[in-house]
Formats: sequence, structure tokens, C-alpha cells
Amino acid sequence: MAKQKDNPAEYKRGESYLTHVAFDSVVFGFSGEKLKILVMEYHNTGLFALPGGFVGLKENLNAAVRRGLKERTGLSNIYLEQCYVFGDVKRHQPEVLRKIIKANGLAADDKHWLLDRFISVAYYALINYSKVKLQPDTLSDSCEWYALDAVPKLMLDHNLIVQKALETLRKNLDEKLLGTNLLPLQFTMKQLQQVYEAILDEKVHRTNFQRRMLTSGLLIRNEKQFLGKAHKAPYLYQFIK
Amino acid sequence: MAKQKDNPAEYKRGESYLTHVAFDSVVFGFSGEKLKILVMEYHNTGLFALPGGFVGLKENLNAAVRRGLKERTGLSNIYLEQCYVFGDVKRHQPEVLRKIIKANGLAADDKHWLLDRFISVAYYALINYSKVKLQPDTLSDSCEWYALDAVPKLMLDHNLIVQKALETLRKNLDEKLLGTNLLPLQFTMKQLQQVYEAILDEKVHRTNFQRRMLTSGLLIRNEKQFLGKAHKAPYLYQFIK
DNA sequence: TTTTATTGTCTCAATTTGATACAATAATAA
DNA sequence: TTATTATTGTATCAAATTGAGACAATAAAA
Repeated sequence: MAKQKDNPAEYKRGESYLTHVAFDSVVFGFSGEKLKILVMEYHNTGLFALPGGFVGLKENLNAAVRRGLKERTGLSNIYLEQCYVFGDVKRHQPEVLRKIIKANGLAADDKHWLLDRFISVAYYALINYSKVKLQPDTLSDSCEWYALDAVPKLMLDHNLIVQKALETLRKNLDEKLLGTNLLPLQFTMKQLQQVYEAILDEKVHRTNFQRRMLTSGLLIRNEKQFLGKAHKAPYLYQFIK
Repeated sequence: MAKQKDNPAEYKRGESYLTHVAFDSVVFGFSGEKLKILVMEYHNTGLFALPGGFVGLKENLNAAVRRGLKERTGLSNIYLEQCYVFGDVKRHQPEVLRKIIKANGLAADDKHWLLDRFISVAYYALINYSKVKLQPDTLSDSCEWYALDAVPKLMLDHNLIVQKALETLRKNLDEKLLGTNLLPLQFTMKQLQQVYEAILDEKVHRTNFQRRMLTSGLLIRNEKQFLGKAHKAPYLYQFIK
């Protein structure tokens, strides 16, 4: 739920977007052995929210989501997947949106298009943490990474959306070589294991995990990495494209 | 894409629904050893479509889909699952909708709400074939079962939706004791196997299937059924609720 | 040179899976 | 009354997969 255009007049009228349709993205990144997601904070409201947006009148839904992610992370070619549509009436809380509009000095008359009911298509995205340059939009004053166990209370049903995204991610973990998108091109087996453990929130058996990955046929083994630690150096792996 | 209200004035104005939001359902039933789905045909147009509808202004999305299914099948308590949101611009084909509107003797001026762009939330439903009493709505003159291998060319992207629903169904087959909803309360192991084979579109090994089902702990075995065939009578099973 | 922490491989038992054999049996035919 | 038929339920055995641990290799530090 954040803006897309820099023309405040268009924004106010909401004429360039499909009414009643929004999207929200749960953007996963991996850093410091932890799974993290992007959370925005709105100016002077104490409100936190997932990055999201609206669909242009002549824009594909999936393209709109990519556009939104590009604006906040600077990245194109992001791994993206739908996870659920949130369409309950009770997610319509105009007073929350009014707070955001007012805090930004805009006129929040009852006809403001943001005060309407929206259904939201939830997506999750997997991105390479180190490549991101975070970029808040004009309605929010920050866009920051939060570890999954430290996500604040989010507005509307956004905490639920995070839950659903995580569930979907876990289900898809094995069938869609998901490690790819959360790690740099080359990585050690240990890093890959840590990604799995962070997503599943449970330990996996080291040597059996190694065996499973190696026999999957999805990995290429590269030269060793001498990383200055007092032990045998690990190989670097990468996914077959 | 079919109507919900019987008041043509409201229908024409579209004021009681969320604009730009639709849903379509792929309704699966099992009969004659085949998996079938519900398809509607519109009056005097030669157009076939999935049963679908729109979301009331004060109605939950999931509730709207249940309402739509109830209207066409007479059933409540239907097994229902989202599978994907279709949101491409190219699915907006006002000429197709205009054809339907005109064929029903309604005024299809360019402002008719049905001619707007819609995103559609696709669902699949599993129902007990024998309990259904089919009910076309006022825009369509039939609502019939079609075996999956005999589904006609459908309007817009509805054949794609069927594809997606089938994929989702197959993925969920094992984790969600799906047989339940396609069979009567009590069934033989053979019937259950036929459901699996119809969904997967491939043969499964009889005794191994039997072993897998029995060890799953999801089935209760009841008394035998003496069904008048010249061979050993099968047990009747049912799912643990 | 020894120690340390971690990595990669191997082994072996336990479990699961694939394929087949076979006994049981309800109705029918002889 | 008995044999036949088609199908059902169970048992068996080899093959493949999985879980748990042993152990050798090794880069850097002590």
C-alpha cells in the first residue's frame, strides 16, 4: 500500500489504477544466518506495512508487482510468486489509511480513493540481500530489513500475509531450487544449509543434507574458497542455470 | 462471469459489486471413472465459460465464491481452494462480453460495467457429483459436466484457468486427503484408486496404493460390501474426519 | 609441529518403495 | 454341490532412499 506515481494530483484521484485491487509483497532476503523481510514505516504514524501498490489501468498484475519491487529494491529479474488473495471485508479499515493520508498533509475527504475497500494479492519475492539498495517512497520514511522473529506489528492483515508467504515458501522449498535467489552466485554448502534452516526454522542433518544436494544434480562444484579460517576450506557451489 | 442478482437494473449498473474484481471456479466432480468439470454455455452466443461471478461490496471474497457455487450446484460446505490470480491486460476483451450482453437483449453501451477490465481470482472446488442439482443462471442456458478430455474451447483465458486448477489439484493431492470430497462417505479402495488415477491421469500400482492408503492412518475400514459381483467383496472405507 | 574447527566421504542399519506371488472369497456356471 | 471367475487383501523380497554417525583431509592458528 504505497504510491507509484510522482504526480500528486493523479495520486489523489487514483484515476490511473484499478480500483479495489492492491498487491502486497513479502520480500525475503538472507543475511547474518537469518531470514529477513522488507518492512516500510509511514511518516509520523507509527504504522508499519509491507511494500505494496496498485495496478495501472493498462498494466499486467504481475508487471505491477515487479514495478513496485524495482522501485524499492532497485532490482529487476526478481524471483516472484503469488501466494494468496486476501479479500475479507474486515481488512477494509479506512481510518488507518486516513491516518497515513493526513500525516502526509493530503486532504482525506471521504471520497479519497485510498479509503475504498481493496482486495490484496499477496506475493513473495526472494532476493539477493547484498544487491539491494533500499528506497522508501514519498509516503513512508523507511524501508528496512527485519529478521522474521523481529517483525513489528504491521497494519491491517499484513502479519497474516507474512505468515502465509512463509508457509508457501516452505512448501515450495524443495521443488523450486529456491536457494538460488537468496544467495550470491557462488556459495558454500554451509550457506545453503543455513538458508534451508532459516526458512524451515529447524536444524537439518549436515551430511545428509550435503548428500541430498549433491545427488540432486542441481549444483555445480567450483574451486575451493580459502577463507582464512582455521580448518579445511569448503568448495564453492552454484546452481545450474 | 455470470450474474448474481435478479434485479436487472442493479445488474446493469453494477453498483452492488466491487469493480475490476471477478472470480472463476473450476468445479471438479467424479463420475464414470472420469474427472469432470462444470462448464456454462451462454444463450445464443456459442460461448462456453467457467462458472464465476463478482464480489458484493460488503462481501468476503471467499464467501462470494461459495455463494456462486451454491447458486449453481445447490451445495454448501464445498471444498474450495484458491489457485491463482489472472491479471493480464490481454484478458480484457470487451467484445466478447458485449456479445453476451447483446444476446440477452440488454443495452451494451460502452459504459456497461461488464465491459471494464477484470482481474479474476481462480478457485477449484471438489464436490460430490451425485449430490448436485445443476442450475444455469439467467445469462446462460446450460451448466453441464464435461469430462476433462472433452472440455470445449472456453472464452477468454478460461482454458488456461482449468489447466492451472488441475496442476494445483495434483500438487495438493497427497497432502490434503482430497478423495474425501469427490466420493460418497463410504467407498471401496478401488474407487479411491480411480479418483487418484483420474486426477493424475496415470495408472497407479494397485497393491502399493492400497498399502500407502492403509498405512497413512487416514482411513477407517468398515463392513464389507456385498455388491453382487462374482468375486471377493471389498471393504468399505471412509476418511477419518 | 601440533592443535582446532570444519568439510567431504563413506558406511551401515532402518525405512520406504516397486514389483510380484498368492490366498481368500462372492457370485456364477457346471 | 462343486468348480470357475474376477477381484480383493496380504505377504514377500529386492532395490532405493533416508537417518545417524565414523573418519580422514585440511587451512589457519597456537
